[in-house]
Amino acid sequence: MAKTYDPSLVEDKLYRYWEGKGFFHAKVNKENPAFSIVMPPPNVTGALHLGHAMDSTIQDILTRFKRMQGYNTLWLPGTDHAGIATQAKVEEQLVKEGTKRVELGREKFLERVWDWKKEYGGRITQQLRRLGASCDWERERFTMDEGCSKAVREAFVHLYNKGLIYRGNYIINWCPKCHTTISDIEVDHVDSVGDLYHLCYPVKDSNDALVVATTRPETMFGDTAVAVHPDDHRYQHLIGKTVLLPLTDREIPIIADDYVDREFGTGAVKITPAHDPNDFEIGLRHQLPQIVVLDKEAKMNENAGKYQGMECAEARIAVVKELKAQGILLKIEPHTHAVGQCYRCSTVIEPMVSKQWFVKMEPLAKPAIDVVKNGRLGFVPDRFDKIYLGWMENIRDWCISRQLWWGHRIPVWYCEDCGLEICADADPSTCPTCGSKRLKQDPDVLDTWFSSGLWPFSTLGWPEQTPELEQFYPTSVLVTGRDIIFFWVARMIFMGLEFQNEVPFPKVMIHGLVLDSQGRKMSKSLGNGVDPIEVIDQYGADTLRFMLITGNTQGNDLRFHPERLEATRNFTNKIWNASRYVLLNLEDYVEGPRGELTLADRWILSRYASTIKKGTEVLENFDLGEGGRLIYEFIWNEFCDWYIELTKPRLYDREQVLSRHTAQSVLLEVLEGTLRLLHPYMPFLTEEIWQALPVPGESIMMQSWPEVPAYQDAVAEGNMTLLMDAIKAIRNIRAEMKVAPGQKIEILILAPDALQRSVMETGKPDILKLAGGASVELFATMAEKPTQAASAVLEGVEIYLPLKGLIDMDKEIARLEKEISQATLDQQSLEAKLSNPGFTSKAPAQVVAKERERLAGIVTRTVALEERLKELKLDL
RNA sequence: GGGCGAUUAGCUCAGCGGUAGAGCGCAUCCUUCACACGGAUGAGGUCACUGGUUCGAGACCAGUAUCGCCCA
Repeated sequence: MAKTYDPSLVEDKLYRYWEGKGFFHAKVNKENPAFSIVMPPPNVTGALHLGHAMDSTIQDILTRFKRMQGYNTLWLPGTDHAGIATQAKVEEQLVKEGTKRVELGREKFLERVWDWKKEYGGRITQQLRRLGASCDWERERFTMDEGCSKAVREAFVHLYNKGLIYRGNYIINWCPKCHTTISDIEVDHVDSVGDLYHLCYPVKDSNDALVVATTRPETMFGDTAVAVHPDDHRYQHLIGKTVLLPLTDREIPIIADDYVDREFGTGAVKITPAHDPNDFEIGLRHQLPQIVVLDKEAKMNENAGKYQGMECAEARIAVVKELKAQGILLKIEPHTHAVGQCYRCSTVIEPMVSKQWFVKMEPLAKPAIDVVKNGRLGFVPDRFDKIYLGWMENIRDWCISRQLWWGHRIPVWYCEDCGLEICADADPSTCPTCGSKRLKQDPDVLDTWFSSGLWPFSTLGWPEQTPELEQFYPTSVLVTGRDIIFFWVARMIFMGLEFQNEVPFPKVMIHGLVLDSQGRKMSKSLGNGVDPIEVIDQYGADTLRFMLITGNTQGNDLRFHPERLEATRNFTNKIWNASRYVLLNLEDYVEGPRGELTLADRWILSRYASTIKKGTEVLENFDLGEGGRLIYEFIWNEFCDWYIELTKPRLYDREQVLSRHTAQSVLLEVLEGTLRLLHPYMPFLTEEIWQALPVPGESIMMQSWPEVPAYQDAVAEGNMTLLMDAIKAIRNIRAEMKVAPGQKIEILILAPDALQRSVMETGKPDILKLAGGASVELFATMAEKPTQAASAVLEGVEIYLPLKGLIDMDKEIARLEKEISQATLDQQSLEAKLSNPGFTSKAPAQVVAKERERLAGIVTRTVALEERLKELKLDL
């Protein structure tokens, strides 16, 4: 075995072994309870980033944990067709070839996308393998595969027939660059400084004028009213009159609506129902006409008169110039407002009235709200319940049609003869009403999230009633980032309730984002992204996984610091070397009954049992970071720093056959069990080591989860603590007195208490070894304490190190004084606490007793320390 | 404007009613037969601020400040 662990030599080999053996595959099996997770499908266009790495690591840990616990475990992977993103990728490619999507035509274009998907779509799933993801690749799915497409059709037709999908002219978000609608949540609102223009509209048949404030003067050609607040005394007399819309010859009414904010601008706003969501609502309330003034390129259309063909911004400048010339523009003031941008391309979104398909949300949202309120579904951490509910309760109808080619085509046909609208799960060939064969399918495709909303059951075979669906739905937990709670999680919940009558998962575990070291989001434009594959190449997958898991707490963001990778890499090396030690000393090991357990044996077994117990609990509660930290501390601070060191004399002494065998046996048991406990976090390292251990079995990942053994032993833990404290105290003195490391020293221990004395007696060899003792002498009483000696005072035990000539007595006195002052401070604060009647009468008896005990301990120590100081001073 | 989160050692983060912790960094020492990607020892903190609840508050409550995110 090499002295340093090199993950690059083992990871690929082990992954191939696991996959080849079929360990990831879940068969339907009624005997074992099921545990299932569906992977949030990454975009086919995507490359693995650290966010995926974190998300997948969490899922893999849960999956491996449950698999070892004996569940029939399925982690189902897949990818999302990602409509806009993928289409854009292929369009880029076409541009390079000097052609365009429209030139190719729909059919040819789609062929090209499929080709692209076949060639590059598998990249991200290959990358997931590098991470060690134990998902069932035999069940890998794609949102556009045959089964998922069938599910989409079925779902659409069902919702359509139920009246929950409708087509209508409503205000939607139009991305002029992507050339498609996008849903409300795909719009990012970005604060930007703009101008607020005050425009003076003449009131008809009067000398009066109404000053309106607007940020978008260029849309005035679409204005169909001016609105004021009904209670605004400034404008009471104008309500019901009309104004003459400048630059046009139109006359529009002055209406009153509660929506208007009297404080904003002049308290009078122009209403453009076709280009603003709020104006749209007002327009409906007042039956205002909708005049569309922009085309699909966000250029002014024929309704804008001479401004036709101009870009919005261009038109704004021209219009403002004209208004100024006509004396209509009164003033311009700077104004900060949120501008909607496309979440994909950051182009300014144009709200626009357009004929689109929508899902009626209210009836679907209601049950999706109820399940969270009544606890059938909950988020971890639970603060996300509120975020989800807040959104779901204010949800608007969902615009699902997209003007793209890549996606699930809307299963609606129009009869070109009689105009009938046909929605069907199988492509119709004739019109059921007029018998015409001239049917034309709706050209649009569905929002990508429509198909991903069905993911938890479409991947299990729905609409067929498959055995998989029966066994694995509902899934056990969903793991995802908080950025897609609305996009995706919410949709799966109402779709699951609608189509399966059951929540898709009882728990949603939300994790934070991976940020760069300065706390910024990683992005292409900032160039601060970190490629997980490079990290894996450099440090290994286990290191990346463990770092991502232990770097923060549930639901919080994680800053990426390369130093933390090094620290974790060092931990993997520590485990490697501890195992190397065990293995090197196990060469002649044959299983057999143990001899009497030493204090150290009983202690490490007890600590081991606690670690398993806590480590299991914490995983059950999804607190993976805590689990990782727990194992880290156990392995490094207890197993390596103490237990291994304590076994060395026993292992190297081949005469004491039974003692040696016992140490071997305990080392093996603790190491083997700890590896199983750690396996979900560090699958590769644990497997590599486990394979080398003399234990039966094909793979650690198929072993059972460690049961909590009946080793918990408070007495052993207490005694061992005393022994370790004694050793630490001696080491401390040696270091402070600058005793050379090789210098063996005499150690005198005064332990009046028989139990403590016996602990020291049994610990003698350990003290000799770990504290550099030449000899250890024990005393029940000491008539005369050694002079010219340094000392340490524990609770009830005093240690003397006669270091004649080696120590500086002034320094020793100073050291004791420092200890006394510290102890005195502790003592005073405890005394104050215990003399407070409020404390003694109100605090739990157990706490009071504990504090009293502590005080007694400190007092003994202080007294002993002071005595010692007095002796030394006398001696001078 | 509304909501959420963060604020603890130089840095990154745990701790969430009962003795302030870890890793990294820092200082001193040590290459003895698991590991220098290591070992030993140590220094370093009015737990953002102001009130309150409590016998007792980084921890609970109310408010303030700064930073970040989400929604409108």
